[in-house]
Amino acid sequence: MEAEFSKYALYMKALSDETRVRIFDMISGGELCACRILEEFNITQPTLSYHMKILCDSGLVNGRRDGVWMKYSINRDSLAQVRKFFDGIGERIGEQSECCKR
Amino acid sequence: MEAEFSKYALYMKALSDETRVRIFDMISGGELCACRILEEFNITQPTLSYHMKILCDSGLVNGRRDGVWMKYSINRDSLAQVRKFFDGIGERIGEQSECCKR
DNA sequence: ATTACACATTGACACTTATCTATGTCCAGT
DNA sequence: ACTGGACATAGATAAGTGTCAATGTGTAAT
Repeated sequence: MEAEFSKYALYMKALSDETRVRIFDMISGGELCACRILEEFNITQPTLSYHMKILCDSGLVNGRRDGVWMKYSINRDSLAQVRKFFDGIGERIGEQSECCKR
Repeated sequence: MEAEFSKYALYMKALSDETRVRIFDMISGGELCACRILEEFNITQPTLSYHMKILCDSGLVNGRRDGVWMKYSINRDSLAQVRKFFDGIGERIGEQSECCKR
């Protein structure tokens, strides 16, 4: 149960930018290519490339070449880790009795 | 169901630093005062104060004065929002058939 | 081979962040 | 009123971030 806080911090840092949160949410609907994502934002192609690199480097997002295109999707394992972290927090505070709050 | 991505980004930014992730995890075990938190880290008191401000401003953490001390605890509502966000992501990718992955 | 397209990399930039030391503020005892 | 302790604020600084224009790279078609 050794918690890997630096990894969690890296995941959170990847999602600490609104553009990247939106991208993450977008691709949760299914694999998307960069050009498709780019249409949704008022940013240049290099800026998108920069954001996708951060998301992929964190491990939260998978990228694969498909011919000329790059297709991106959510990494299930990393997502599971993030959810587990927050679930753990939730369970611990759930154990504390509400009545003691003031 | 209007998604508030900027709020999520703010939450994630608050947890984008390893020190703050650790603090967040610490106080999930129950309300703690700043001096108690400070003992766990090799940082100065002003630096901790800075981190606590970021956590509180984000909404993820509650702070209250208790005499001379500041007591910190997890904000249940904000945590619930974060968990809901990731749950939503998880549900959406869960709908996609695994067999189509390659 | 040449071209066209999709994406990555580079260099520059303004802005933000994490950290410290020094100092200020506020509360609780004495 | 004075003092000590707990926390906040200010100022400085080195490092990191998000953005762009310009350029590079790799793939698929002609």
